[in-house]
Amino acid sequence: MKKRTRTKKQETRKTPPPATAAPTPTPSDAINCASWVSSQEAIRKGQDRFIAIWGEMGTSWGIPRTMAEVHALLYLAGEPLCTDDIMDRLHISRGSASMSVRSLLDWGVLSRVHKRGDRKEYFQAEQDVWRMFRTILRERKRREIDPVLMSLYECRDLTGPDSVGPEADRSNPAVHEHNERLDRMLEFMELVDTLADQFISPAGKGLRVAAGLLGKVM
Amino acid sequence: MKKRTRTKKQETRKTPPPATAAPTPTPSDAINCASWVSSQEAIRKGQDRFIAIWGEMGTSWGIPRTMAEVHALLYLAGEPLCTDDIMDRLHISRGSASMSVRSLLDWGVLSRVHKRGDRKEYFQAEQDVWRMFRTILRERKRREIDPVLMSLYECRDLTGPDSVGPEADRSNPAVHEHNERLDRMLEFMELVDTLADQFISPAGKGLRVAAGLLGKVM
DNA sequence: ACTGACTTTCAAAAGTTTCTGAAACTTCCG
DNA sequence: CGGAAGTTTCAGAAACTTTTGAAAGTCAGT
Repeated sequence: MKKRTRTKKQETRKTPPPATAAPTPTPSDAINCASWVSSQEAIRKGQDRFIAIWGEMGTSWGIPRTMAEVHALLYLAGEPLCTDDIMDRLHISRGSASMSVRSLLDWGVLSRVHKRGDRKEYFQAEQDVWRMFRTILRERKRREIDPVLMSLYECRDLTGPDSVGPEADRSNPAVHEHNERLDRMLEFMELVDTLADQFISPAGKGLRVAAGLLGKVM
Repeated sequence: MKKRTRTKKQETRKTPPPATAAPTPTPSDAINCASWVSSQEAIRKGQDRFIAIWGEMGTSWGIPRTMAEVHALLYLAGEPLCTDDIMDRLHISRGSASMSVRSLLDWGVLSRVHKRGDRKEYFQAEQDVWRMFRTILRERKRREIDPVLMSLYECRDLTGPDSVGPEADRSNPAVHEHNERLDRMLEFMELVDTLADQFISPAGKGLRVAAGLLGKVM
């Protein structure tokens, strides 16, 4: 569930910082100039590292690496970036950038931004970490937990009274045990589902619950 | 994150129920015999369905399909099965069965069982659903959350006072903002980490917490 | 220390996912 | 309308993961 040996040169950047919120230098004195430059380099390194970590984490949770990397980049950038910025910074193709951005929009963690006098589309990542994870959880539940629950109900019906007769569960121990096992699993999954709803619910309910839990312990 | 068009014949079984806890028939009367047979068929179908669902769910959470299928089979079987049982039932090779079983043992959701007078090894799945998911969560945390946390700390250091000078965070807004973003993420991940510990903790603490949460709402 | 029953390993094959580059498509503006 | 600027799509390529089958390894009993 891990491993990867990227042959791409992820470290050998060739372009100077392209779009990452160049803060007005304000070099009050000449001495600070050098330290300012090295700070920018440090930020760049920090960003690269974070992007790599995020991509790695994505893959281990079933998210395409590049998609996660794009997300990390936009989160760190803070400001909206366009497709070309993303391509240049991450060294990926236009198609790849486009697809990743589209997926992230579908997940709801990115928003489109238009700048006046510029026909390009810009993309901005959700900056509120809590809201971001709520969104992710909501999507994951919708796409992966809910369908499983539906399937499990169908599965349960296959050995339910309607399929196998109303007596079977009582008279055939194997049927009974099978149904028991399904029910135990179903019960758990339903609880997870309900819990997820709690965390998803807007207006910080999940937040408060979690904080409360944390408080009780520490 | 979905899709798959298995070309394997997942439905066309050729062998009769090999090892799935054949319950003593006890055909009190001849009339029940037919319904007993059809019940067995229903169980078989139900198992196949569940196994398929579980495999699908596994892949979407980054677990190899076959590994999840083996797990599902053993959970449903209830009793210990040997490698050959698994191979026959799932139509997979010996190597594949062996590797899946080993992984599941590593995850801690399976235990080895020896039957006297039989040199084969048998494998039994955890039957307590709560304990099973606690084990899974513990492993996932160990393998995927904790390393990410460590990496994030390192990442944070790249733009910390030691790397970029004690003044930078104050004097360079870009550095400050970058560190803020990292800290917000780190704070969230730490909370998740602590929460996970709660659910992992033995003796049903996670259980009670979850049940409590659920109770408050329903 | 040999045998037979069983398990693990491993290199190659099969299968799946992700990325790329280029073509097709949209949209806006003169 | 024509075309420049930008975005999406898609077939093929590359990368990665999983499965297989067979060989190598292990081990209890003799």
